[in-house]
Amino acid sequence: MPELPEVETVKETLKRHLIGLKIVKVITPYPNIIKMRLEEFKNKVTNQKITGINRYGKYLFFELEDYTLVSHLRMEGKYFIRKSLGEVTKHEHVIFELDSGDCLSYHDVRKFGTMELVLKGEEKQLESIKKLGYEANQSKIDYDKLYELIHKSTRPIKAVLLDQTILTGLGNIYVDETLFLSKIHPAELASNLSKEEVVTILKNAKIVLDKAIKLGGTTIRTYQSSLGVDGRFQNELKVHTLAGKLCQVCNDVIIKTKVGGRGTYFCPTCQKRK
DNA sequence: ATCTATGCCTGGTGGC
DNA sequence: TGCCACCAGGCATAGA
Repeated sequence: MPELPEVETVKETLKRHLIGLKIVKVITPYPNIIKMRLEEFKNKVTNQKITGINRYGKYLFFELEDYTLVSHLRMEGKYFIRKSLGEVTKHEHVIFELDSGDCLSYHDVRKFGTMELVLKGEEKQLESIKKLGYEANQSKIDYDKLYELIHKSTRPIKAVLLDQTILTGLGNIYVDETLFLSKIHPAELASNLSKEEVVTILKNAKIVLDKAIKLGGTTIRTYQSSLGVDGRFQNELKVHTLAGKLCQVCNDVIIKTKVGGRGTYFCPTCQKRK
């Protein structure tokens, strides 16, 4: 599941291949990925040059000459670059043919991903983008403001950290890792946390994300490697996916539970509830 | 404000 | 081996 580090990696990889290329044709074997009128999407995108690629939280922005293509990979979305438009495989849903002859192909087993198009510069007016909170890896973190936001919540801290309107970029993997490093129980109510603890969590979130970006993200639950999604952070995981294994810090057994409806891994000794 | 349920989806898993 | 119910989960939306 691509979270901020995976999307960042994809962005950097795509940039190296796509900047300056023009989209000459769009093929949509499964058009439901596109969240607007299909013909309009195709007409507007065709003949547009890719001028840049940006990211905010888990969203990718393909900058075109007149529009911005907003893409979210959700659970299993991946981009591939193919050398030519050959046979379309099972999970390829949107294919952009480029003037170089290469094709940018969007692949998504679960079909949860989304694409939409807005006029250039208007992406921040999309409801989904407008409401996003601070990026969890940004260098200047307003601890006072975030503490205020987090502390007033009566939800489990894990649910708060997954809430993209408060902090954006963290998903299930990195929240589990962040809380482990912070020695905080995922089900602890956010309102029970001291300012010091919240600051620790925020600092650890950044540490985890920065390290994951450096390693090219985490590859789990993916069935094949893809462009930019073949990271090495899975070797650094301390709790996520490690139920039954021993905690590296205290040797207790890591357990899996559910918090806020999500599969959650933690160490019951290192991460005690208050 | 927050919770739960539902929908979007398919592949993997466990039970028989 | 095959069939099937069930689960994973980011996000939107609806209703409690």
